Amino acid sequence: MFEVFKAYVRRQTTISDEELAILESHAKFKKLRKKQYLLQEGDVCRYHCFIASGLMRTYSVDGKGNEHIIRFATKDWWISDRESLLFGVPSKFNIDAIEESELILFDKDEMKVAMETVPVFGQLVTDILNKSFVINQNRIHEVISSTAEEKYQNFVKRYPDFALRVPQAMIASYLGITPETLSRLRNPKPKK
Amino acid sequence: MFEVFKAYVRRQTTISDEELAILESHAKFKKLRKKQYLLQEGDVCRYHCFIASGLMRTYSVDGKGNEHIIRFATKDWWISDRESLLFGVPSKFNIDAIEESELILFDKDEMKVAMETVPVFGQLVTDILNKSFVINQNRIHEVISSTAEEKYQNFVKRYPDFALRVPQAMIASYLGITPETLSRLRNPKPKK
DNA sequence: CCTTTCGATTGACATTTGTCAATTTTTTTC
DNA sequence: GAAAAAAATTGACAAATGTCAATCGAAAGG
Repeated sequence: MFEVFKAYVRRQTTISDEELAILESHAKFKKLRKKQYLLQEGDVCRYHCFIASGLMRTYSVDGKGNEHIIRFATKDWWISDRESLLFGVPSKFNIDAIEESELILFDKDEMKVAMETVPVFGQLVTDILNKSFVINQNRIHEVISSTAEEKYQNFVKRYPDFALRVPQAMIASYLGITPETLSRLRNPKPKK
Repeated sequence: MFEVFKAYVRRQTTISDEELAILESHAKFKKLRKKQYLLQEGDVCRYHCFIASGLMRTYSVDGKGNEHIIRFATKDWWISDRESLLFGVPSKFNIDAIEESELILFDKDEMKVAMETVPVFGQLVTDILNKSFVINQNRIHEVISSTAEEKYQNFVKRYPDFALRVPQAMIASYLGITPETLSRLRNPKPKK
């Protein structure tokens, strides 16, 4: 399973086998069945998690029991609750597996060590953070400036893979609309 | 003006006068009158900008001429278009001064040098990035899960200062609602 | 001090989106 | 392959938000 991670790092940067071995020495492995939690609301997040295979989501549950998905993540992506991880506070979110998934976990402190002992890896992680920031910024822009239909179109364009693998109700949740509204967008009334 | 920056850095970290002098050697200074641009759509962003005083905003203008404000920023905050800065692409956004402002600019490349020669500063900047990520994540969560009224209440609670200094129409734009809707939230119909 | 401008409010109405319940369709399980 | 469960669709209606135009009020400039 670590091979996926190796290939990922090699694709992004120039790294020696020795350095990869160092990273591996800090890694833990985990498999999750469908619907199993990686993190539950109230827990403190301790790991940076790399997804070797599968499909995950991060979401909250509000007072009325409605789920709000803030993120999907799949192979070669990282997932965690950065707020909880960074500040050691209980998480507001749940993270669970939409599909059976294989994960590589790096403990917070070990991650720090790994980033310092293998600088190219440290740089890679910082680059990811920068890119994630930009992605979030763009999502904020979209969500305050687009109609429900535009949001859906953009989602399909940006994440065609998710559009196929994720149940519609979850996509609606991610977009901040109801499943019914999404269904109606997709099946417009018989054209006049 | 650099004194504001010094105080800011000293508050967040332990740094010597020599190191601060190094940072100063990389800094440029800029004053903006009300409504002046720091960055215009289509430009490539070249600077990390620290706000020594004043109030700025980042926004886009859509096809219908509507403005969408993605961020306000004031004293002791950083502002730039990270996407443009990072990837050297033309910016989708405008940045301008809501109030007369004083800025300290760090050229992209010089910033890199500064972060490397003064590691505590590098760490500070990375910490800011992490926090910004978390703030954006929380904003995404809020915007997909809250009503217009809740968004406004949260805005006032989180940024009481902005709520006073920024024209209402701009707050509405930031929240992704129309000025009329915001006005109605604030002035509910005669009770009952 | 007067006039002009900009921001905020309000009304009337249109449009979008949500809610709830009932089906229908698809997927899963045995 | 039949039964059960989950997901998606649809209808009728309600609530939230947007649009456009008019008005009001404050403050900015001469």
